[in-house]
Amino acid sequence: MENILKTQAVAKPEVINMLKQKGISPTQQRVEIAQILFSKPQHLSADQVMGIVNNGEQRVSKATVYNTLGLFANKGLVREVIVDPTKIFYDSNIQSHHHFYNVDSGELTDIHAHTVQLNSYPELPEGTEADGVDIVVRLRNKKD
Amino acid sequence: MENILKTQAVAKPEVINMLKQKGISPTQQRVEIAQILFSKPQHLSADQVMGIVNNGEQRVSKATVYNTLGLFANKGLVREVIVDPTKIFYDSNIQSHHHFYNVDSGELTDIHAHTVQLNSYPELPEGTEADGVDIVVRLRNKKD
DNA sequence: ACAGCAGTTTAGACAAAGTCTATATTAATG
DNA sequence: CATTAATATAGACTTTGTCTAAACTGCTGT
Ligand SMILES: [Mn+2]
Ligand SMILES: [Mn+2]
Ligand SMILES: [Zn+2]
Ligand SMILES: [Zn+2]
Repeated sequence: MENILKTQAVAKPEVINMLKQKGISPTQQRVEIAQILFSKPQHLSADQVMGIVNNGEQRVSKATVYNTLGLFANKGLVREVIVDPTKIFYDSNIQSHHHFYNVDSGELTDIHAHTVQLNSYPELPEGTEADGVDIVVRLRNKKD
Repeated sequence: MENILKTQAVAKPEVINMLKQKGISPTQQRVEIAQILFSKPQHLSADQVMGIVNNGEQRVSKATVYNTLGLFANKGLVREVIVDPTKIFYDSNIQSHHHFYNVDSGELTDIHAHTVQLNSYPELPEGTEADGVDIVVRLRNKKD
């Protein structure tokens, strides 16, 4: 569990509203986690969220962190980003956008949606519908 | 370890050449695994490769399967596809192409490179170079 | 107030993918 | 054939995540 400083949290009533809007009852733990996530656009692993939330006094169990992140992802409050084979990143920005992934550093950064444009679109297999398009530009550090 | 039927393997001398071409010494185990991988364009997990290779008489250890797939990926013989948070898929097709990922079934299928076109390209962060672009269209089964 | 109840949280056991280490085996070299 | 370098192996270990059964929380109706 990484030890990351808790940054400027977002106002409690605001996140409570966000949760209610999505039909999620705003429990202590969910609000805590939402305040961390939505303090800014960012990409956090479950482990990182765990580290931040348990930095202060309030303890939240591992199961609850995973449950909550899963719930938020399901309800569309956060977006799961799959680029690192060892863990999921939860993206607090649900606006359509894409990612750079630096395979050397593990760093994940945003590509604004308008920066990239798909100009043709593949035909979907029978009986399926698109759930989203993920574009990842893998980066390596230039070594010279 | 899944139990998958060993399909038509590719000729041994052919894969031995492929390995040599990339500076890989063609050991028994590596050749076995290469024959499975390159029998056709496909996406296999380490576990699946393990299941196929150990279906017959010849036993190959878990460590060797993982070492070999990692080596092949490093040398550019196969391509790692990261779409499922629980495992890596090894793609025996290294031609530039993209993927559909059915989140309901876990099925991974190809999108031919020409079917999709990026018409603008983001500026890379300082000190980095692009290693590749992965486009994944997530699919769900239409339920109606 | 308070019993009852659904929803939530929790500790800790468990599972799956993958890595690591120390040893054994194999292959190449002189 | 003897020596050495490269590989392969078993199995312990790590990490991320899931599951289960028990405890807790906060309402609801009386
Ligand atoms: Mn993994
Ligand atoms: Mn995982
Ligand atoms: Zn993002
Ligand atoms: Zn493919």
